[in-house]
Amino acid sequence: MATIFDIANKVGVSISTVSRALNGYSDVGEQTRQRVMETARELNYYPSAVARSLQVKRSNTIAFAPLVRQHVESEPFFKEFVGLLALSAFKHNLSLLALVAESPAETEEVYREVAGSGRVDGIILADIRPEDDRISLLHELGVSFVAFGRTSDYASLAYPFVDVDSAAGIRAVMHHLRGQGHERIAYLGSPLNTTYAIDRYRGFCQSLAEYGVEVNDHLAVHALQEPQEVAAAVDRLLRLPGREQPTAIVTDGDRLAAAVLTTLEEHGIAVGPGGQVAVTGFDDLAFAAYLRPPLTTVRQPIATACETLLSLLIPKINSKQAHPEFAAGEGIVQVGPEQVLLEPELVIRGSA
Amino acid sequence: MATIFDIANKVGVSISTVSRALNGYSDVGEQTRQRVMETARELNYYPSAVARSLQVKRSNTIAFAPLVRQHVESEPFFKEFVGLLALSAFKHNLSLLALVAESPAETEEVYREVAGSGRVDGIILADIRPEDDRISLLHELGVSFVAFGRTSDYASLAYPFVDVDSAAGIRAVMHHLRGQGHERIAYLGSPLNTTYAIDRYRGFCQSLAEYGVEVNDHLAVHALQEPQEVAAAVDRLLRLPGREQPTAIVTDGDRLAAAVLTTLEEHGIAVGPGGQVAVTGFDDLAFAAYLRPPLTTVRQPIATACETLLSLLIPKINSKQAHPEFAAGEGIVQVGPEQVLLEPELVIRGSA
DNA sequence: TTGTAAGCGTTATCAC
DNA sequence: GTGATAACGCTTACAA
Repeated sequence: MATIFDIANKVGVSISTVSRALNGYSDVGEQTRQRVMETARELNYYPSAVARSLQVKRSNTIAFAPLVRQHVESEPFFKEFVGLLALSAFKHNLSLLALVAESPAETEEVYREVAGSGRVDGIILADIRPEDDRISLLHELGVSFVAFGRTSDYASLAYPFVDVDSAAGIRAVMHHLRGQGHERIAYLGSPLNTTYAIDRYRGFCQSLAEYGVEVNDHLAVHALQEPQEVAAAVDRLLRLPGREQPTAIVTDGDRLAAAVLTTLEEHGIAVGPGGQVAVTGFDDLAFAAYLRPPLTTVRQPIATACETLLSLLIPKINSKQAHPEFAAGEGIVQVGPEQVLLEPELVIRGSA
Repeated sequence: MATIFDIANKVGVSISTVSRALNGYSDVGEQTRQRVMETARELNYYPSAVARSLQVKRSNTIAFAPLVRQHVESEPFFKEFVGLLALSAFKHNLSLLALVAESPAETEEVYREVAGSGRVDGIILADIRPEDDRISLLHELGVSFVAFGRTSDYASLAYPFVDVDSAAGIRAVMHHLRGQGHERIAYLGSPLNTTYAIDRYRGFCQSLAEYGVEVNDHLAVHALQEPQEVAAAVDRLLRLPGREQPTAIVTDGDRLAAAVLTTLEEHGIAVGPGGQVAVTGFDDLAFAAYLRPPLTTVRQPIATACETLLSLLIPKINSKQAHPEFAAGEGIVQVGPEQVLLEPELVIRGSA
């Protein structure tokens, strides 16, 4: 591989002149610049990315750091997220390091190493929990980072994040349902140990409050995980006295919604605006459009999230301190300095 | 950040001793080693990944190179692939660069640059077409690479690849169908301009030959893309004289199968082993299990593919020493490029 | 067993 | 405008 030395030799100038010519500095003779560029081309020269990194102290690599590997492997949402993030990163000339500890105990050491070795310029912290030690760890380490998601105390903790406004998503669902005349709306949710689960349920409660309806404990069930649990919950709903029975079931995830659909089908209950009960999901996973009936759900703007994360992280890397200016756009709301909420999109299909 | 100089200073030895101690060389005093390790810990030292890279000429980054960005964005299969590849890469301490040209015209330049700048140690070439210039380009550039997929002349072109044995997948489907007593089996396929489409159709023909059945032109249709085209093709099948009508429809992709299912449903035709016609897909995309009936299909072993690709690529990178002339003098054996075929898995669900 | 010194290929800081 | 030369932080001959 050719180096600037080879070019310098051939052209008959010094390496510093070559470097300046190559980097478009103004203080280099037009003649010289021409000859340097030409020779570079002839020699098939490309600057060594690593050597440049060493000098400018930038690795041009960012890390994607989910809580545990298993979440990425099992959640289609995450796999899609990583794929799109890698693509977005390349647009900005960045490589992506998937930063996952084999066990939770190793997490801290892994983060310390990646920060200490200068292997990455910044970190996209994913899979944020209501309480998440990683935030303060990263602060301590002085690494640039942006979180995808937020802790429950995000307002007091001033760290940069991008999150999908799940509460708004559920409110949109509720608005849609109310518009269809539904009054008794049930909520089936996953365990309340993730920020998004909490947030989605919050959206549900907010809507109810807005419509002046009290939360009915029979109509809100949480911590659902296995299909059987979902089936049992739906059964219970169905056994409620007629006038207490919900006409719509809002869920906090597509998988849950799919299980609900299956159970309802087994009971021979027609689903949809025209049927006996409406059902909604959240996420718009790949299968949502293929369910019967096709699922009305809320789509997470993953591509926008990736772009936004990077447009927050990159200035942060470049100016290691100042709050980067951020241009909010369509569906992008800035809730604090470097704290951004993304509007999800209601996707109306056949189930509600 | 602490460097080996800091450690050397504090311990009172030279940097080379520190380096050797840190790298576990045997020729360093036990005492010294202890003190160096201790001090490294105290100073919170982590070796600079970039500095090391410059010296050992290894970036610890590999590229993922699909044909065009659009394929990754639109194909769930690819997004999942990238996500899992990033994870696998990290297991081997590798970062991942998504290498995608904005336009086909730029491809060559982009590859040249990434190879010339030493930014990546190797490339995972994805989205291989029957004829693919990138293979010879990469050969010319002398970059280590492994293809995911193969060209049609893979036997003569000696390059390493990992591919899913699509033909075997379809043969498994056919075997299953024959076992259920199906004799007239139709094939609906996508355009034959991809290696996998060709390969899957080849599997179909092979099976037919094995069972001593001639390919019936009415029962094999290709180049299907839009749902309407699929619907039209199914309609045509359904209008065939009774004894010519297929009892099973094999497709070369889940999306196609989904469209077939939809069309059949509109015609009120029962699908499944007990119904009027059986339908199969290929890929086992996320939605396959959620179709009605759940789709019998062929699952691509994506995680295995990623692992295999890396276990092929990494030795290839390592065997290309920093001083190849020296190694060549030693008479190192040039192993032939590995070519690996992965067996896909038949997933039997309700549709066949 | 340890130290000296020469790179690796850039960019940056000076002089000239 | 241009050229020496010193970093950047590490590995690795070669000496001692």
